[in-house]
Parts: sequence; structure tokens; C-alpha cells
Amino acid sequence: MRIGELAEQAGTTTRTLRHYESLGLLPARRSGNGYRTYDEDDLRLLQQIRTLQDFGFGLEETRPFVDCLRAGHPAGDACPASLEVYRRKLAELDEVIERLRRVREEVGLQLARAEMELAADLPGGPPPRCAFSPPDPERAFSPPDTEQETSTP
Amino acid sequence: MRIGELAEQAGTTTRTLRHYESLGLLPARRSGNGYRTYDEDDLRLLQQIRTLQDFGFGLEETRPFVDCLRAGHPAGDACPASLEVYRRKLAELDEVIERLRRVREEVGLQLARAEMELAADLPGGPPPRCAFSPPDPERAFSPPDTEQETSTP
DNA sequence: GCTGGCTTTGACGTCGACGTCAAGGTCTAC
DNA sequence: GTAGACCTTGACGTCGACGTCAAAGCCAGC
Repeated sequence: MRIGELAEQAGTTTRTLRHYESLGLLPARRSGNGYRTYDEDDLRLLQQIRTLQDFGFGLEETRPFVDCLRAGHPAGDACPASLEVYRRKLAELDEVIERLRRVREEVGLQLARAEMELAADLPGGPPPRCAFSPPDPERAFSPPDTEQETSTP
Repeated sequence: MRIGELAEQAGTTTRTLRHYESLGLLPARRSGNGYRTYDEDDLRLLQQIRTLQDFGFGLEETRPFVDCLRAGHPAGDACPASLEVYRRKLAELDEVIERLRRVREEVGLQLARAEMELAADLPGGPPPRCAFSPPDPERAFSPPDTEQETSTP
């Protein structure tokens, strides 16, 4: 099977396959005319890579899985090195998710507060009495001026 | 206040401030010698940008907030455009978090399965009888060969 | 006047996973 | 024998938010 067919079968592009090969991730045999040649094993390697990519794994993180398959194991995660990647990724995911959860909460709070302050300012007075300190005029921004400083005159 | 001092006050770098200026996000006045000059308002603008950055906002997404402050409002989110950005970011966060949650679950399942299969293979037979189809020898990978294809002979 | 610390602009580098274009070789079908 | 569909390598572009380096200007203190 040539590069175009493999790309199509895996739902990717030839450029991607050449990129993988340049990283040594998916080396190809060559037929007489110099064309890259792949077989079903390569398709499985590629599918392993793509699956992990969909999970957000970096290409380097897929390497242990690919090596594992190439070593003759029936699955890419049948090797300890792959399991380690799984575990690190899980920890990473937990961290990221927790961070995003906190950000989401904070942004939600900010939105709610800003919406209420806006609603209180627009109609001509705060209709639903809330425990907000109204915008302090002292802290208001001065509009941009054209003042030309001449350093220390 | 010059660029170095502002950077220090905001806990960032001069390069960052010049970058913001190149985007028109934080323009600076100039003193007689050509040095950039900032005031307390600029510091607040910068703090607004940095806060949103910490939340994962892109620089372009901070622009409505900065414009809002520069328009004289007491807060960067006192304008409808800023609220829109909040809302879009919230929706985006929800999507991302949900996607990551699903990935986390899937990776966790894969890890558990792979760990059990590995444990079942190593000690010399599956000790705790589980409902797994054992690795199929037929689907095992053939080790890399050095076969030289000569295309279609 | 000179050293050292600030500043200026300009421009290229980084990271990741490719996209895109160019110039050319190979093969099949008509 | 030639169009068209495939393939090759090489190299630059993309996106974002800066980092890093170079060459030079400005200023305070000694």
C-alpha cells in the first residue's frame, strides 16, 4: 500500500505520514521506484498514534506505544513504558481539568457580578437592592490624554 | 514610570509590554528622550490584561476589557462587549472541560484494562479470573522485517 | 570621561503538528 | 505519446505570546 492509500485509510494526510516518518515514528519501506510502501501493521501503528493524538497525547508520548507494537506485542499498551505514559497523562489531565474548573467558576462569578452591576447602572438606579459597592467614581479611569511628557525638565 | 518599572510592578517583562504595544493593546506615551512612559492607569490596564491571561484569555479577547477601561469605565467588564467575551469563554470552558473529562475517563479505563492484562500475562497465568479476551496470537504484530519490495514485478 | 544600567529598534528563534508550495520523477490509461 | 494522478524531496508558512540577541542611544554617578 502506498502513502496516499494509507493516509486515506487512516483518515489523515500524506504530509502527516511523512512527518511521522521524519520523527522515526512510522518509518516506511521503499519500493523499487522510491515510493513509500506500507502494510497492515503500519496501519495499526498509525491508528494507535491517531487514537492517542485524539486523546491529546503529543507525538513523543505515542512513541512507547508504537515501540511496544513494533516489538511484537498485541497492543500498544501491553508494555510498562506505555502504562507510565498513561499514568502521567492521567495526572496531567486531572491537573488541567481542576485548573479549568476553578477558572470556569471564577469567570462565572465575574460574569454574574458584572451583569448585575451593569443592570444596576443602566435603568436609572439599582432596581433589585444588592449588596454591591457601586462603582467608585474616584477609581474611574481618566480618558486617554495627549499629554507630552518632556522627562525631567 | 518607565518600561522596566512597570514590568516589575506587574510581574512581567519589558518584552511583553513592547509586544502589547505592537498590538495596540497598551500604547505608551514617550518622554523627551524617546523612552516609553506609563502611569497608574496603564498599570491597571496591564493588570486587567494579565488577570485575563491567567484565565486563559487570548490577548485579542482582552481588548474589549482594555477598551472599556480606557473609555473611562471603572472596571474592564463594565461594558457589554466584555460580558460577551465572558459568555463565550464560559461556553468554551464548558466544552473543553467536558471533552477533557471524557478523555480522562477513557484513558483511565484503558490504563486499568492494560494493567490487568499485563498482570495476567506476567506471573505465568491469569491469577484473578477476569472477563477479558486474552491477547489473540493471530493479531500479534510481526517484528519488523527487511523485506525489499520491488513494486509489481 | 567613562562605566554600568537603563532604554531603543529590528529581527530572528521557540514550540507542535503539520499546511502549502515548488520543481520534478513515475506510472497508467487513452 | 501524452494527460493526469500519483509520488519524491526541500523548504518556508502557520498560530500565539513572547524569548533572545545585536547594535546602539541615553543618563547618573564617580
